[in-house]
Amino acid sequence: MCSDHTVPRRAKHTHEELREIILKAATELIEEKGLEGLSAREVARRINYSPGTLYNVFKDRDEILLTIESRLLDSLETYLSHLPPSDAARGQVIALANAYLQFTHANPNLWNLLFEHQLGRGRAAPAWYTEKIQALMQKIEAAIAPLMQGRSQGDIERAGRVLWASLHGITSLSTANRLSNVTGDSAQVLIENLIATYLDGLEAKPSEANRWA
Amino acid sequence: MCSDHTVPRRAKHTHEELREIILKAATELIEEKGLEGLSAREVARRINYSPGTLYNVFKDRDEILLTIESRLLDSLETYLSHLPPSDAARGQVIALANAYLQFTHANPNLWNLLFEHQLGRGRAAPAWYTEKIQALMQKIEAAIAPLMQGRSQGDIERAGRVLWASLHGITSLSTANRLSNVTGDSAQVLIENLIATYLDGLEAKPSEANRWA
DNA sequence: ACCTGAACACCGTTCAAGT
DNA sequence: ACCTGAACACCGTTCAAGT
Repeated sequence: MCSDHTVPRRAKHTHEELREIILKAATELIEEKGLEGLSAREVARRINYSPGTLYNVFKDRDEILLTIESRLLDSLETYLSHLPPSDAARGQVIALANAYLQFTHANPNLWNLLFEHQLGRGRAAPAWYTEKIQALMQKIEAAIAPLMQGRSQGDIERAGRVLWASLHGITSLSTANRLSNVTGDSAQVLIENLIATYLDGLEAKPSEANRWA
Repeated sequence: MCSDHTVPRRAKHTHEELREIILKAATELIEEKGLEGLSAREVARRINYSPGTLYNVFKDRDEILLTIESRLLDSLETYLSHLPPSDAARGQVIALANAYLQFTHANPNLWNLLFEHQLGRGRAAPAWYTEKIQALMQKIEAAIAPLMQGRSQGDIERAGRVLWASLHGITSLSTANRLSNVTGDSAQVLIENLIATYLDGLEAKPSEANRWA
């Protein structure tokens, strides 16, 4: 009849420990039920603290979410940095895209967080957020650069951005289960088609921007 | 001192009128503040009815949202059906994509609804939802088909889906203001780059699936 | 110093009671 | 027949009061 949970009984924790315990519980909640399923009160229940305690450690819900997002972007960065190099330039791009797809599918709810979480109106994303995204962009640019020799840096950046956003479109429809409505093809098939065809297009019309030269 | 709003004073309405009044207020709320800003209680306040009244007309919040989404998809369908035909096949695809971008940008919050709104876990999207999406897909397929003569229906469908999902990626990052973090290029430039390059790729390697023939 | 838990201003949804 | 509004089970966040 007592209300014991499997959660460890209330105990003293350092500020740092508490911070990690909160982030862990919040992350698990998102993994289980998505962003909608996250509430400060439920996190507090799971860690056996009162709701108010969360606000001694974090300013608000946004700060908890941004911290989780930051770590998620870091672990994607790490994951993509450990890919075995491929001799074929195209193989490198495909491998990068597939790894990205793998990562997003490994935890769809957590990944969706990045795009579902809207900061309270008026608040802008912190600088490090933009920087981490740009670091990921640069991985794509680096992978396609060998295939775009003789083109301007601007062309390479634009192509990287197009590929990134397109990849995002396919993977986000897929992790949100909105792709199955629309196609029998797996996300992987669509991504490989996108990359192969887009890169074919780049090869077919090299250096369009420099035609006048 | 009296609590008059600009909203019309409480009046009798037919069931149908009430339905439209509710949908109108809910749509406006989403346009103003996004999905997060929508609440049954706020809709009730705006139309001068009690919260309970909404539940005499709609089963729940999801039903209100699905009705709005249905109408939104219909009006996109209508919008895209009234495009002036272009003689150039590529021009047709570009025009379609640009019109899609225009439509989504005309009311970003409403458009985001389609992708932010997650049905309560377990509930599946109704059949008409999938059908409306597929009708839109077929518009893209019809536009690219002339550029893919000699290819299988499967190839055309796949290409249509890839373009649709990629377009979605670019526009959704753009309407959610997540693209400005990442690129100085406008969504339109990225979309035109995507389509031009992808179609170049299709032309460069025609009929890959039929190589054995 | 740290944590609580009541308080405030909100939700979605239901349903007995009023007109 | 239609609508209300109190009720229930929730939110995020704050802060006086307790240990």
